[in-house]
Amino acid sequence: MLKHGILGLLNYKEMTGYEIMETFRDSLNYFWDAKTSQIYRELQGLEQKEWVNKTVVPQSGKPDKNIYSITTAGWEELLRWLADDDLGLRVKTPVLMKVFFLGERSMKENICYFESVKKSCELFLKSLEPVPQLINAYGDLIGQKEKALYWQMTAEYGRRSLQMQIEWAQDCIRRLEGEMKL
Amino acid sequence: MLKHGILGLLNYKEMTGYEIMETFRDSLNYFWDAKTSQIYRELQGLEQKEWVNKTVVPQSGKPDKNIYSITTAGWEELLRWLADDDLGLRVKTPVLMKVFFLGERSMKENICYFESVKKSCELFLKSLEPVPQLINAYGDLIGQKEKALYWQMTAEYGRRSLQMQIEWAQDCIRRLEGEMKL
DNA sequence: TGATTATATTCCACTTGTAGAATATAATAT
DNA sequence: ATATTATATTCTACAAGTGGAATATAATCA
Repeated sequence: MLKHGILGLLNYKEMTGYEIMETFRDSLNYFWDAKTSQIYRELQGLEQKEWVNKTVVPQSGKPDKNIYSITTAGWEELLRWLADDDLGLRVKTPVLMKVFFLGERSMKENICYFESVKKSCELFLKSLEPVPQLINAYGDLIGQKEKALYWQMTAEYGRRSLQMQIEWAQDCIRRLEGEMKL
Repeated sequence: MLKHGILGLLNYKEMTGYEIMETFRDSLNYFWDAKTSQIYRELQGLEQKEWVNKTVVPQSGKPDKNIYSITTAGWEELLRWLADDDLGLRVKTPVLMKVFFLGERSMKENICYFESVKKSCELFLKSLEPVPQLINAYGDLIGQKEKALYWQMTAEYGRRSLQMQIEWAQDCIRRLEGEMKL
């Protein structure tokens, strides 16, 4: 997946590993957390597969800059990936691994846990409020309005997902309080 | 995470690697897909850490059975994990990696993609319908009613998550159709 | 002036996850 | 009678992800 994400970014414009890292940090980070070291490793893999080209730009002081650009084969691979049958729906959900085993603790402690989940999601949700505006502004700035449409969809997923988790955590609290009254 | 999931299962009762694999397949599978080979590898790691004990039971025909049981240190580690600060909210969401880059394709193709997402979620959601009943029945059977409470919460998360994705996919389709009319 | 941040990449050790072959026999289904 | 499934584990090779150290300098902030 990360491989194809990098390919997708390089398809927008040529970039260095550093710029790719910044893009992940600033815009894909909330659904995909990519470590710098892995990005550079994947770039080497992409180069071996000849899905990207590397141009070395000498610099004084800083290390030489490696500018990566997508090749025709890379573009074809990107489209193949977008079209393939795997919808990408399978996720690992660490929060559920915990909840499944919460029976070992007291209901009071667990209510506390769900309160934290709720609070944490609420904060995150609040921080997403300005995002749709920012995406549109950025899409306009680089003249890519039709791409902004899809970026908005990922933000909308984030919003709905957080909203769902808040309601779910509330429902879990309600269930626990219901049990405690018995 | 898998380490602690296995620890959690062994805390219910002692089991072989095979039984752990079955339990994952039959009940944690929809939020955590664990390969058999990894379960056995993790069990070796848990044994080295002395969080579990292994008892070898010779068998004729089949390979010897290794029955694992949790130790006191293992139980303490399980509680430490349940109590630690990481709420487990960070997830990688492959579906969004794709959607972020769908701008390379036609809106018609992408409407198709979202229709598949929707259909696939609807099917999955339908298959979860009998789950709450099954969980309660199983909780009663093994006399662990208070644990079933938490298993229900994970199932409820699944239900809400799928419902959310269905509505989101529908919203994406609506957005695309809106753009196409312009 | 001194400390921090930004730029830019490489390297390493480690853990986790993927994918499937290999082994061997009993029980069940067709 | 034959084929498949269930039981039970080991092993290998590889891909992906974690976490941080190391390097080097320019620019910026206090």
